[in-house]
Amino acid sequence: MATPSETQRDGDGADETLLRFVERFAMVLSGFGLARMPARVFAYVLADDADRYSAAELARALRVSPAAISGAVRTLVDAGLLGKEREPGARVDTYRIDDDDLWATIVAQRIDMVEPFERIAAEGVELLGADTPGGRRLRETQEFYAFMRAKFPEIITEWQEHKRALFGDGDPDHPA
Amino acid sequence: MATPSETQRDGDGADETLLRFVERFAMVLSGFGLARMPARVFAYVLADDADRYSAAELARALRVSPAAISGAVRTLVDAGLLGKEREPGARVDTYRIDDDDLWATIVAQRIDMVEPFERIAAEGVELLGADTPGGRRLRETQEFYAFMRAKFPEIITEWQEHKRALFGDGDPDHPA
DNA sequence: TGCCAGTTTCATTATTTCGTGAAATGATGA
DNA sequence: TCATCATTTCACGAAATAATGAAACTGGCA
Repeated sequence: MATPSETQRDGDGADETLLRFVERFAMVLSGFGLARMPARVFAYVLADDADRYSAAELARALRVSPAAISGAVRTLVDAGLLGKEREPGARVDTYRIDDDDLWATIVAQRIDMVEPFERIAAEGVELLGADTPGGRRLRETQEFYAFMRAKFPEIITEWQEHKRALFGDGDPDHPA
Repeated sequence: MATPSETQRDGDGADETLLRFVERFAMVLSGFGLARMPARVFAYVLADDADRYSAAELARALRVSPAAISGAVRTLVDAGLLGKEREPGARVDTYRIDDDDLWATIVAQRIDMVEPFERIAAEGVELLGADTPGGRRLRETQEFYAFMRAKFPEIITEWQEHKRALFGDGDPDHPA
């Protein structure tokens, strides 16, 4: 268990075992629509212990080019998965996970992704007429997505309750 | 409204307007992880009025090669989105949407897609230890996906109830 | 003003994905 | 058995995507 590599940090990258894990996690995440490099960065920031990273640190740790990090962190910040901050007095920006309600945030974002479905389905109903077989199928599709959109906030609330029940009311990072 | 193209069918493809709609619908669907060609086929079968299509008909209607259809319909059949049938006495297989509970089926399939997340997160907790910041974040991740997985069947049930309330108890394709 | 570390942009390269044509396969009916 | 038509498989070319190196740019400091 206590192989040297297990604690090896800095130098030319993070712990080998961790990196392997990050790669596989990123693979799973990319199945959910997140691009490869952002997925890596997200997985790493989620799994590694520090809670702030500069772009240069991420590049070193993941052994990828600073250029790749540049694009990836922008994607993640735009998506709201990563926060960009400047430590008082520091010369560089740092990135961190907006920890408190990570998954609630992610679900909340999915809400907006449902809208295009609703819109295109509605358009189809109009195009085809509500009295055609195709129109009826699209009507059902439209209703389904409307239903899902309405359901999301409820799911978020329930998750938050569930989380409190599991981890307690305090800071989830420091359970009693 | 009553342009000639609106009823033009057969020949070298389906109605132009419909095809454009199908393309855009497919675009939206592909944002949800469905590959391009399967998305096109699915969108077309959903929107067009006939309820059975041979592979050759799909190829002609969508103006793509039979080879492309071959791959696409297999994907869709494997995914449970399309049923493959043989009309009694016919010489070819036909494909149709398994209409009754289309969206319930799709949601049900998403359940299995959640499992890899749970698994990789659990693995991460074990790797990092539950007492590290990273381990705690992954623990929350794991719990979130477990929660979602448990939630799905409930969502499906509620959708089915909602649908009944909207369209009545009868055949949704032929509401009273 | 000029330098330095860090970051971003851009063009290029490598990889992957997508869809086609053509040949192989399979099934039907003469 | 052979001929015909639909479907599937496979290898190829085109297009999209991912990641890099190198150059340009930024803010802070001497």
